[in-house]
Amino acid sequence: MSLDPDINQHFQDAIDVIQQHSHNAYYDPECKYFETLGSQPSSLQVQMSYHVFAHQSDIPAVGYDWSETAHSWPQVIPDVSLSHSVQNDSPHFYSIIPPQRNSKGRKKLRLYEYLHEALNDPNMGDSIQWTDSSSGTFHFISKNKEKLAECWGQRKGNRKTMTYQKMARALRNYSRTGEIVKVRRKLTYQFNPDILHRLGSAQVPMHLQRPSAQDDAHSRQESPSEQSYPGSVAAAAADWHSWYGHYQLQEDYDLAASFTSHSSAKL
DNA sequence: TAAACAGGGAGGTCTA
DNA sequence: GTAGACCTCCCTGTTT
Repeated sequence: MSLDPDINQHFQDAIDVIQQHSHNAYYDPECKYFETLGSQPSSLQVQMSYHVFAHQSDIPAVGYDWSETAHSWPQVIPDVSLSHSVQNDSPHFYSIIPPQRNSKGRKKLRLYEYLHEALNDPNMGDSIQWTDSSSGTFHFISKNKEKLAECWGQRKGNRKTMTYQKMARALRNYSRTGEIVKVRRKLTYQFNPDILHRLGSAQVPMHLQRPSAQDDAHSRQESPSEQSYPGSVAAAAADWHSWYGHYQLQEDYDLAASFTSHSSAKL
């Protein structure tokens, strides 16, 4: 059995990603670590506000057929010009600071933000874990998912105990906006790439985030349960590859900025 | 059969 | 005060 020689490198890349996440040391153990994003040091806020759009590796490598949520982003998917020829081998970094909050600011912590925090907190690893951090896929640990839900409820100051069922209900509501979608696998969900970027997961250097098409196929091969996701995964993936692959041009950036504003306005 | 999932709908809290 | 966003809560039915 021979392995792709690049696998070791990608495996190392994955470890680097995990390590980078673990360096987001703004969490306290237990539920005490939960500080609202808005209360973070300004330097951290800036860091977490930046987006890095560059290459097809930013798309979900496995999992959801995002074309199914295209209706949520009508101004993005169908109208993006794909006629550009991308000749730029050097990665282009466009920093997008989405208007996540206006001058007065929304300060309420949102569920997906909380989940992202938990995902990056090693202390919560027994409750929630990344399935594939590069694609934003994560899953709850069945044994401790209720604990995570309780922490969420406490964080929100709910009178009644939050349960996984209720938290999952809120997660399903995200399906309408496309912020988080359900993956056809038990207890598994997937962040919208844009949300993922916004939350800071895309701060990985590009050389660590560029799986080849071969790797992409490989990752799918490793996830047979997700291959059967409704719709044409291949076609959708191609669409997303096209979109992200051409997302290095200024007009695309402008379009994305417009989209980001739109999606943020919905938040 | 149990657990997980999906979705309707009423209601509460907060912000603009 | 009001509308809308974002859950929260409860419920029933379906799927795995």
